[in-house]
Amino acid sequence: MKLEPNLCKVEDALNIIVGKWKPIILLHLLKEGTQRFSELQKHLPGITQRMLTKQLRELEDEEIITRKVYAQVPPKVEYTLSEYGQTLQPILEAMHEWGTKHNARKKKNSLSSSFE
Amino acid sequence: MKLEPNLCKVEDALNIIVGKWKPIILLHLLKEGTQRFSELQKHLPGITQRMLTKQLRELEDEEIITRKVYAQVPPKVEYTLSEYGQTLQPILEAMHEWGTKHNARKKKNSLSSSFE
DNA sequence: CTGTATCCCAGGTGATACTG
DNA sequence: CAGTATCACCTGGGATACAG
Repeated sequence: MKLEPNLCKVEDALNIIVGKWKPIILLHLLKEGTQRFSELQKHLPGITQRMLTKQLRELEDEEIITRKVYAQVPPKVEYTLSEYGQTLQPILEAMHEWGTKHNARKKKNSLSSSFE
Repeated sequence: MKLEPNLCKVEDALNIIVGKWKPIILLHLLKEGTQRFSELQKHLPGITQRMLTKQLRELEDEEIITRKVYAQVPPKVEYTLSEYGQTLQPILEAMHEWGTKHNARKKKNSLSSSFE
């Protein structure tokens, strides 16, 4: 298989899902389904409100997730992987699987070197 | 399928392949096989020497690619996807496929809106 | 609860020039 | 050919405070 000249443009598309938190957010939505803002935050140790909001907005702009606001007090907002977002499943699954294996490998490799 | 608690750590692993140029570089090495520095540069419109060097070093540090230097003048350096790097194939393929489809979709969507 | 508005810093990235 | 060195910029991302 030869590389298409449009490969360069693929990079563009990829930037959509390679924010610092995007893969994890998407992975959560994929696995857990619809999630509230606070639920996502709870499951993403270390992310700030600002960042979570920002990443979600970007994903929403790309029509990868959908945002449902309940007009009530206190507010309630749910995020769901859109139909189009579902098409990311192969990538997300592959990432998850590889990431898990990679961590296992790294742990094994570091058995002999325990510094600091 | 439930999310493992180690999902958070997967993020770490993902950072290895989500540099601005890394997916494209890896895609090239995967598809084209061994490539020289200059070949990679030629195929990556816009990347600077500095960046290419840096990205390659990082990938090398992660043992995803191997670097073979020929002791000769002029210098010749070849980069190849390592055996371990091959395990990224599923992700890379998935990314390439999705990226291509995404571009097609985007083009279609922008047919009706021609502003600016 | 679910955000938005500011401020701020570190690191990523580019341009250019130089070297083995 | 295949880098390294240096400078300078800019964006991503964090902390904090405030708001509907």
